[in-house]
Amino acid sequence: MGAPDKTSDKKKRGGDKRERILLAATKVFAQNGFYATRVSEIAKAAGVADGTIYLYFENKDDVLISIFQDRIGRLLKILGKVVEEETTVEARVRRIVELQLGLLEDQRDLAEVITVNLRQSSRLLKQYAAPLFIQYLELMAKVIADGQKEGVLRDDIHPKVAARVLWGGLDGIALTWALGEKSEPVKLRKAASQFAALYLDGLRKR
Amino acid sequence: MGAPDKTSDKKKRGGDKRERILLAATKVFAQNGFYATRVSEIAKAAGVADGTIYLYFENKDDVLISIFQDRIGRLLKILGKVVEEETTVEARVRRIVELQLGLLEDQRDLAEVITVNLRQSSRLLKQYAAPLFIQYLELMAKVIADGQKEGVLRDDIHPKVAARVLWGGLDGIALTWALGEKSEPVKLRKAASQFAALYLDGLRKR
Amino acid sequence: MGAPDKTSDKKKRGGDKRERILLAATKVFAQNGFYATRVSEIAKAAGVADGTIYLYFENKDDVLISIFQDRIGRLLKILGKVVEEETTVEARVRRIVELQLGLLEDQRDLAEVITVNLRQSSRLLKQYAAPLFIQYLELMAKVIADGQKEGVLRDDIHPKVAARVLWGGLDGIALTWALGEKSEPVKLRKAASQFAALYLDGLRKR
Amino acid sequence: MGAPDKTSDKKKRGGDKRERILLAATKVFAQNGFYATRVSEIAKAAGVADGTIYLYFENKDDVLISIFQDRIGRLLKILGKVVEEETTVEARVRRIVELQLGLLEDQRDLAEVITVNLRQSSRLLKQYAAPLFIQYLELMAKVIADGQKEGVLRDDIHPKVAARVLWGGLDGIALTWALGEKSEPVKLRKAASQFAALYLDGLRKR
DNA sequence: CATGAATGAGCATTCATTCAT
DNA sequence: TATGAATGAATGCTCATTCAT
Repeated sequence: MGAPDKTSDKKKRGGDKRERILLAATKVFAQNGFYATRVSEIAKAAGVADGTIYLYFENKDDVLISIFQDRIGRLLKILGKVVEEETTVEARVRRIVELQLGLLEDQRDLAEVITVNLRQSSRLLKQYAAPLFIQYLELMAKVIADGQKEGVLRDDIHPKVAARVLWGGLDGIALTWALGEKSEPVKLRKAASQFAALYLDGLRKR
Repeated sequence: MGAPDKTSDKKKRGGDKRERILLAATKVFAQNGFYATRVSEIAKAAGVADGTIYLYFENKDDVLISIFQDRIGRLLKILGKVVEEETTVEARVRRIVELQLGLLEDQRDLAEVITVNLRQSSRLLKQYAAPLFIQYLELMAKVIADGQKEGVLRDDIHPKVAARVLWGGLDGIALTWALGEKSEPVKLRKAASQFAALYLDGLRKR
Repeated sequence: MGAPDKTSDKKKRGGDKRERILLAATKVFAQNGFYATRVSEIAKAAGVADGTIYLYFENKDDVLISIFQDRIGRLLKILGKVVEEETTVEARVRRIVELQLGLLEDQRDLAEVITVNLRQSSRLLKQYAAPLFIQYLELMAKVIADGQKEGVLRDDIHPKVAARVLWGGLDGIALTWALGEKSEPVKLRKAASQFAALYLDGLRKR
Repeated sequence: MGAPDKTSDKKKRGGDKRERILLAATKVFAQNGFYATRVSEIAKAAGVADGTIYLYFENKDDVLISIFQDRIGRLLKILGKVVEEETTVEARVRRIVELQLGLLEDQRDLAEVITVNLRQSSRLLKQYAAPLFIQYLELMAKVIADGQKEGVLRDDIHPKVAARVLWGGLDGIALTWALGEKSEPVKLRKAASQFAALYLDGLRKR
């Protein structure tokens, strides 16, 4: 409102509203799932009219896709930086794990949308998520491959397999956490460091 | 599988039809996803009338749940046996990994239904899959905990975390495989053994 | 009607229901116009559920098209027979005029649907009505051309123009009648014979 | 057209814009039909904002009505003059026919709007077009009645019927022309004179 | 047991209209 | 006057489920 929203390009007020809709959608998707969520519910949660959704998104699918692309896109950028900043494989992996689970810690909704909801539409998953997912896997695979070249990591494990396991482990932890009771909120951080230890020791050359 | 399926007595012809419907549903769910699949499509694929589905299942949800419960139930039994049969943690983990990915290898449809479709209904996932999922995790956690007690596995990693990582890693490999091109069919087995190595070495006490 | 309706093929009960829907639709279309009519109104008028409409017709457009095709198709057949039966141009034209307005006389609804509603969708008109309309015009043009060959009708008027005028005159009379008050119900027949006289005398060779 | 449009004083820039909107609307209505045309399309074609339409017209219906009233109102005035100017029935009819089809010749859009679009809303047709239509019919009927009084035209045909046939014939010719391919553009004039001949000879006393 | 015609609740999406700027 | 972002009522169509046969 008062703040000069400089996302302006073609969004001025829109940037505001678009974001509001994405946040609201993340919330209700996490609560009810993608298919069980009505567009009118998103609108209500975002405090806009039903029709307004369609000023910012093609359709309901597009809302889910956008959440994913926005968030994962952001994650990919951050992960890219982390990889640049850190100099050892070990540090990279540790920070990747911490970062990814850390990002979720205060966004259980987002965790659920990404681990669960996105798979609610095979089509969406294959069409929109897959490319980003592949980018992610390639980034991870490169980290591993670099570690192997440096002689730090064993090379009898294919970088791609290692990458999938990295993602799978994180996804597994995130999923149980997202689905679990709110009772164990702190454990996520601990699980992260344990996973990093397991993963790194499993990959380390000896 | 090899075991004599003793389901015949209380299902007469019904068992036949029920199974036909489950197989057909697995196929179309894998192809189009749970929500995008019409009950009439399942019926057509199974060669029965729409209404017949409702003689064997409560509703569409129940079909998905049944697939999951039947298949995962079967998996749990087998895993339980494996755990009994094998005597070392290492052998147990290796066989679990091989078994789980091996089961999928000739059932890509089932792999997709389990890795992807099941998450299509948050409600279903939470209500029906979670209990079995927890059973699975507890079984795995016990294997790990036993290994820790025996002094073979490090004990700075919580068995539950290790269990989630086991499942997550397998799910990650299965997902990429299920979504991937049919081009790399053989790799699954290789990925399995590499994952087992990584996982065990990561957990091993040293 | 009384005749054994051998449309049964795949319509058994359907033929019944399909016809009921068409009759109901003709009624409500005439009353409110095509666009202002809700599918649910057609359903209610036909005494079926909304969804049932879609068992017999592709969509709302298809209902309008079907009315037109059914009725005009029927008209074309009858007109074809009349042309065969009668031997003089004069008799043919007279019977065509009488027949066409006569058919409408007890179906004011149908008259309105054909003269007014059909033009409510340019697309429908051009795509579906045009072909039948052209058939009609060709049949009429042939009647005129034959009359010219026989030397009965003047040949300085192109048969196609004469055909259009025949249709236009009838449509004009039907339209004013359909839109008019119910006060002048009998006049239609009189108008028909006057039109036939005007038309024939206008075309007659002298 | 050629006449200096003296509407300027009370419409300043407005008259300009109002006219631009009417022209644009005629164009898009002819192309897509009244119902299939979005207000935003009219606005775009007219080069104004959506909201601007509502500064000059009550609503979308009003735009269609205005086109009709403006154009037909203009036609009625011209026809009125023609009737005054000419002294014989024959000349009057010939000029009416020529004028009406002539006006359309260079305004195929208008032809389609009048012959087709106007019927798209039964309500509009009955409420707004009918009065003007009746005016038209009465003017024509008077021409015919006068001819009958003068003893030039046969009096066994009711003037109203003759008027409807006149309008119907012209509408029939205009419709086929409006819907037809652009291939036969010149024929309209020829069709007009043939129709006039047919019509007059059909009505002439002998 | 099996069928499949019929049902009708339910929802994404559109688009005429408004109104703050 | 002019704008166009925002509104939200309105509706065609789908499809899980039922039930008479």
